[in-house]
Amino acid sequence: MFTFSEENYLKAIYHLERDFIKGISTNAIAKKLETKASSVTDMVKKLSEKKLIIYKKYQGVTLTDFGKKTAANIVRKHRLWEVFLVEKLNFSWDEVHDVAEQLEHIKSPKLIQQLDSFLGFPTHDPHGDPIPDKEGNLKIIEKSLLSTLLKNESGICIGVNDSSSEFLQFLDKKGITLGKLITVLEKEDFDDSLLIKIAQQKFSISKKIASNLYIQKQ
Amino acid sequence: MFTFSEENYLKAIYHLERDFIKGISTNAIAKKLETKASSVTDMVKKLSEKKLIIYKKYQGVTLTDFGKKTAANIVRKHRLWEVFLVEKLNFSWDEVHDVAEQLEHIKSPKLIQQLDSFLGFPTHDPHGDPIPDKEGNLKIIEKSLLSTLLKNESGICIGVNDSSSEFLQFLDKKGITLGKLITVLEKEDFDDSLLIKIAQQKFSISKKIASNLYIQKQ
DNA sequence: AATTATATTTAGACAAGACTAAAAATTTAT
DNA sequence: ATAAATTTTTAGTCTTGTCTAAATATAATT
Ligand SMILES: [Mn+2]
Ligand SMILES: [Mn+2]
Ligand SMILES: [Mn+2]
Ligand SMILES: [Mn+2]
Repeated sequence: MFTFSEENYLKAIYHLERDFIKGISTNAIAKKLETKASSVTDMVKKLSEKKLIIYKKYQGVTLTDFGKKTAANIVRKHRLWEVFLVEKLNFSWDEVHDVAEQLEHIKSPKLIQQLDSFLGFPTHDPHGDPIPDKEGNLKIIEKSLLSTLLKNESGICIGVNDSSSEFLQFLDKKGITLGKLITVLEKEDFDDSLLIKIAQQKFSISKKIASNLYIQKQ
Repeated sequence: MFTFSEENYLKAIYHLERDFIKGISTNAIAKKLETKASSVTDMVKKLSEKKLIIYKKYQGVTLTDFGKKTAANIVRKHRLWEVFLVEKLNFSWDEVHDVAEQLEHIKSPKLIQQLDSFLGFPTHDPHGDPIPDKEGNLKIIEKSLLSTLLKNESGICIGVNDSSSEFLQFLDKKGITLGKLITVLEKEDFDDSLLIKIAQQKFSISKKIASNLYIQKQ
């Protein structure tokens, strides 16, 4: 078993590898965890000794298969707990992340197995992110940023790129929730804003919003 | 907010105060937490500075009102989680304690409030122990050890004194569960064993068993 | 009341995880 | 190819929580 801190580093590296392939830099990890590079160097040595990552000085780190599986399991727990909080305890999707950051460290295989079953074996969390299975595999769904859609294209809203409270609350206010159909009516060349239609409503959204929403094209 | 370790010390003192009134000794705490007396002395100074306990050298410690409320809240969380695990996730009553020891440290008032509501505002945990309310108060139920019942007296089984897995599994095996009516048919002077009747079954149990079962006399 | 035994505290050390400041390696720019 | 800028590592310190061994206080015996 690993400490909370070790688990948080693993998870950070796991997420960074999804975004930028291999050789995650010390600074990237430090930035993600809001800590100092020197602290990262220390921890990275520890994780390396435990065979969770490959680390060579000045070369960045890469998760081993063992590390990847361990990290995926933490992400699995995080996302299952997020589903629980929304589905069973009436949390809104912008309130769950911080609590899940704590719950993801609870050690009990039976707990997660039973929670998974209790929730009906969900495949995605409240933000549309896939939940890794017991082996750590996750099925990747074809998705596009709303900002890449062309005029008159449409698709289902299936996830968010930014899951900060502010952004999620903004989406709530606009009535943009997962599962809804969005159609691009106009693209404005000047500022890349979009005029969209969603559930009979028409309004325009900025490029920044559009590049934080994932769409499954129809 | 307090660290896991601080919370564990608080909880230990809280439980010890239920058993032996005031002035909890360093050694008693050390024994309960399976740690060394010198570690207790260190922590006790910290808790005292934080106004959670009253501590005078060589005099033992006593919870302040603040400390009592804080400790009761941890116990509240522990017991609510135990109910959740048994009622919703199909854990048996001998499997929940260790997981609850972890879950009790999750910090989120909303989580506990919603969990309480989700569970239907339970008043007792799976072992028959009362769940403190938000203010830390718990209603004490009149209860007697089965070993104190006289011949031909009977009552409802409402709790356990020892909640180790071994004991709980033994009770399961014998069909002794909370809510069942138990009648004392015979008391054996020689070894203080009891012949009891429970749900049409008659069998004898040792003094040790009888002094770890709480009964509500009828 | 003095002695012995027990309980408690102090002193000093250690591991984990973090930080600052300085040194070394690597990358970028000239 | 050198110099400058950036990244990464090292060295040393700090806090939390633990431990052992030694010192001191309290309690129990004779
Ligand atoms: Mn999250
Ligand atoms: Mn999520
Ligand atoms: Mn328990
Ligand atoms: Mn219990």
